[in-house]
Amino acid sequence: MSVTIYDVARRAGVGIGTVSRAINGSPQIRPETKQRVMDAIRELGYTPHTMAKRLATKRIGIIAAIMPFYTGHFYQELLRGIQKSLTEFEYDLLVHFVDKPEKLNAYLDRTLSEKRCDGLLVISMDIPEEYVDQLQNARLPVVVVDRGHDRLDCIQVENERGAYLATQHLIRFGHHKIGMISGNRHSEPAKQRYQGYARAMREAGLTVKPEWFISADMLETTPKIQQNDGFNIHAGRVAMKRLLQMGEERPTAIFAASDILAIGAMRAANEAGLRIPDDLAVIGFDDIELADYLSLTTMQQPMYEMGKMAVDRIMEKIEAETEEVRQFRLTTRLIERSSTRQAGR
Amino acid sequence: MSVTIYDVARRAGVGIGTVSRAINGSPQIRPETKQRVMDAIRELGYTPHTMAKRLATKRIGIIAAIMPFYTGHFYQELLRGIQKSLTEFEYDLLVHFVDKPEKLNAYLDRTLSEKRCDGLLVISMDIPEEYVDQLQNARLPVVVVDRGHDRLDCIQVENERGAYLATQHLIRFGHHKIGMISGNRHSEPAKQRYQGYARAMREAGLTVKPEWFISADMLETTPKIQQNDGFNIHAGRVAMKRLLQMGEERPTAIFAASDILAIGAMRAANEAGLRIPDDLAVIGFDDIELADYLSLTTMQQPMYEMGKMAVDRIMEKIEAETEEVRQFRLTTRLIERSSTRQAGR
DNA sequence: TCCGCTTATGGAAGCCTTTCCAATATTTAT
DNA sequence: ATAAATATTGGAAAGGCTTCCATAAGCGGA
Repeated sequence: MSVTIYDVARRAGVGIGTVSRAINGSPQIRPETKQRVMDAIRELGYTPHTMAKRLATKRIGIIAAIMPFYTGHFYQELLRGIQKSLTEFEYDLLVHFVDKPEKLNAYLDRTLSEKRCDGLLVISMDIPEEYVDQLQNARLPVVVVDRGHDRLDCIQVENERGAYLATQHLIRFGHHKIGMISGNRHSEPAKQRYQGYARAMREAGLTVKPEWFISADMLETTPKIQQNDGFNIHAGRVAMKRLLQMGEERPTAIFAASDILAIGAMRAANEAGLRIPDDLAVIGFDDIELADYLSLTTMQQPMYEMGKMAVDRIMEKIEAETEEVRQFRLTTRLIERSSTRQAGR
Repeated sequence: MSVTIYDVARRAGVGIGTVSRAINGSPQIRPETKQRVMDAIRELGYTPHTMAKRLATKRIGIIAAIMPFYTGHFYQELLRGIQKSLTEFEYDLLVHFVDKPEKLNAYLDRTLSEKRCDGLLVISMDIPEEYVDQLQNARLPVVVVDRGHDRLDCIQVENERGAYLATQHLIRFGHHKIGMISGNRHSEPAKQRYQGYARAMREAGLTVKPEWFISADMLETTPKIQQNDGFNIHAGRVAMKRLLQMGEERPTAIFAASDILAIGAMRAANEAGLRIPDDLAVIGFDDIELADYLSLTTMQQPMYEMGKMAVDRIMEKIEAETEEVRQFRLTTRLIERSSTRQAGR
């Protein structure tokens, strides 16, 4: 039924090995012969059978990515970077979105029991300990993205440092009463950003009032507030409202652990009649599109680069078949816009 | 090196056919035999070789989706629907994001010359005429999503009708001077939504002033304004600004062809000191997350359902190997929030 | 116990490549 | 012109699974 290399070989009057060599650009073939084969291919409308090729070469040409089902610029950019690099390698991207953490396990089980990809990108998720061994035993190259890991390759942004710099930026502008709004604390980046905030405060000799820190898990547990792991606009707004209830005691500047939280916070401030940055300075984290639109100062994460790097690294692992583990950290960059400014002016 | 069914067969003391039957749940096997095979599989740590299976069965278990590189809730929800349904069928999703239309062609070429998926979802993109024949000849099941097509299966929302109803909603509230803000006019949905708007106006005996219609392609061609095919917040804002320059002649209500445009428009209105809905009523299209947050009345598109349906349909085509072409249209739903209200109150 | 029918089992053949080795053609050096 | 070295070529074997057909085992009835 379908045209195979045997048909092509017969038509071109050569052997199947020669056809294969012609197709795969082997130098071991005379140009005339190659031309003859190519003609035959065109005449017969031959297309190679991908699965047979994959069986023979043991190379699948697919990288799988597992990631949470979150909205947002962050993942969009990350995917852009991933796609870009993958296209260069002529690999395809298999994506699997996960809404509940349990589903990660199910997917890992499936990936381990059927080899359907050459490598795996685990994005913004924590791999349960028991799977780490399994992944290593299976010799499946894995790169963890947006999370740290001590036994697997990982690529992440310097969350602690970024938060530290963001907070320092506010301090430099003369703020003393600096609050922080965060998504759910259990996530790794949330923790690290808190650390950075606290360190900057400490080093500047400022007190970190516990009531100035509000994370999504401290708010109501409605679905709206909890979506995206607490990194959402509603949480930012509600958290800010709560801070504003403190009256005179309220912070004069806010470090938000993500731009979308910052935007929610800005909204609450506006609703309360406060002007930004005069009455309240706000700095975010991410640099999403809206941040630019709303003139939000923020710490930019190199998301696109992170995606590219993740792919480059996994390809390196696939090709070198190395077991070596490397941790990468990318730096953040301050994007100064008008939501922050010299205090008291 | 790796464990094959031959190893399993030997260990279990059966033939390879029996192992295959045990694995694939064939009824043609004695329970005890099956148990013995399963034990052997566990003892040896056997995992089936996916590519060999695919070669033998000619079934790949992968659906590919091509879509533009746009941000947003729309695609997020669509993907959720796709993923959900695909998981039920135990198929994987290969995604390919495209930034420039030319790249669609490159991808189609590749898809046609190597069979790497059982079916193809083309999302929010127009397939060049010459590829339509090729796709049909290759007998690759295709479903076009978010666009209409006369020779291929397609699933789309009733854009014309949705826009008609949205406009009617404004008319019902007593508005006579209704403007429209749109993304680039060349896209199919943009055209259809304009048609619906115009029809509602016509039927109500209202004049459609040409200067009340502004689309992104009529604005500056900066990257910001042109991103996402003109469906972005900047375009909405700039378009609204322009409408407001008309002074007394300006529309009192706006139908925006997407929520994000509506949000940009609302921003411009606020900046000009106008209150919504009192000074200006705004209705959007999509029902993205922010719409709820900002209390924007909108026409909701059933994006999740669209995704599910697309997969269900493509699976149907794969299984039935039918050539039959079907067009589906999903209805929109008015979500009334506070950006629209009885006029003049 | 034997026959005929049903159910279970073994394994060759087929799916379509790539790769490797032996064989042949060509070129180079002498 | 000829041996030696090099460039091409052909095709068997391998890759691991499913499937189909022939064979064997099991079972009920006579």
